[in-house]
Amino acid sequence: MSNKRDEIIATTCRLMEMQGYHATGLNQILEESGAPKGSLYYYFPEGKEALAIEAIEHTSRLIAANLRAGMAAHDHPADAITDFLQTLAHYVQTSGFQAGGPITAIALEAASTNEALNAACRDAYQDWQAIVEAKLNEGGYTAVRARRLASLVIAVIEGAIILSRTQRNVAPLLDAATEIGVLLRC
Amino acid sequence: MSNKRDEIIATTCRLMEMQGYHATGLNQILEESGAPKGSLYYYFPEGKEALAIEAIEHTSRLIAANLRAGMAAHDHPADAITDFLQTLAHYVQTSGFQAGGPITAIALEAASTNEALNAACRDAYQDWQAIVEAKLNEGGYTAVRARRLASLVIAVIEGAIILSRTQRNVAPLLDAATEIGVLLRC
DNA sequence: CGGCGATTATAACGACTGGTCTAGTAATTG
DNA sequence: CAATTACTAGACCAGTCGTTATAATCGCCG
Repeated sequence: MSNKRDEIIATTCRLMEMQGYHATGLNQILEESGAPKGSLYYYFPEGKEALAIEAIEHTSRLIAANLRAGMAAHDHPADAITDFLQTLAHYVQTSGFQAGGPITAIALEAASTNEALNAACRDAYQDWQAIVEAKLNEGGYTAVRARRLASLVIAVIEGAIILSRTQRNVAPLLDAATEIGVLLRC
Repeated sequence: MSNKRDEIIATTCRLMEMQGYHATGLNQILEESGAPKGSLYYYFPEGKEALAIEAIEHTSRLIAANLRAGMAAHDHPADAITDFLQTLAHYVQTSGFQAGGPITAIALEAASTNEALNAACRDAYQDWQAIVEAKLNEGGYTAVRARRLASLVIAVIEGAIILSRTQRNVAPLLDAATEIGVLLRC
């Protein structure tokens, strides 16, 4: 696996996280990654869409690893999830509200217009949700409620990121952290 | 106020709700609204961005009206918000998972790259949040908690829409409805 | 009916898009 | 060292983008 190829993927992740799929052109990816145009098509002969899918998969693995670590950091799911949200809030703030929700924009852009991208996003969300659900199951919630709560947690993460980035304020993420904690101990 | 102008705005709302700002080209808006190209610039001389801002403002007013009606439909905020989410779930499903979150994609695309669009989205979210917050205040929640919960509710709505549309399944919205109800009665 | 403002129709523009192609250079291997 | 494979660089392409310009047509009103 080459460095240039990784660089292209990483830059694609970053740009599509910030502005989505259609607003990210290949020339911008090339410029910001320093990769030559010939290399882009050498490594990604299927083109832009295939590159985006690789970027989604790459970022999905990173987030899954973060989620697993976050879930393992505390015994009680409430503490784990609250802490995860607080860490995320810090990350979003540190990025100047430019990062957060790595696939959110793509997921919406592609939900009904691009099957391949939609499938990649769907898989990512399902992987992440499964990690949270496993933690809730471990924490003693019934299977039915664990599934429902896991879905809600992912929704809250995505929604709170959108609000924080739009309002350029970390409060929505912190509010979400607090209230999810209340719900999970209810 | 002319019909053609309204038609253009309505089409813009629909297309940008489905796929976002950058994926929506003026030619598609023209084609689907049946408006002549000359008219587009006649009515919106400042161009695409100004049109999008009008669309955001237009849709924000509609959602605000829906939210007010939803909040007024029940005495207890828990019932009002739960019911609102269930109605929304039905709407998203009926659209074949193509609609929902009228400004979500734009909000993310523009969060750090387009100040005017970002401001329009920020105003919309704040208007909606204020409506939910007022209902919570009425319902006897402390001012601090009402504010926090209102933020969470908007986040949950946005997040659950993303998941439902990505997964083409109404469950995330229904799960959110159930668990928000639990939280608000906790 | 004519004048005037509102609206339409359409060609053209420059910039940018994703993608193709090809020759050249770099790296690896026997 | 030569052959082969990996990678680069840049020109080129057709198409699309948002916008401008301008003349023509439409609708309203006195």
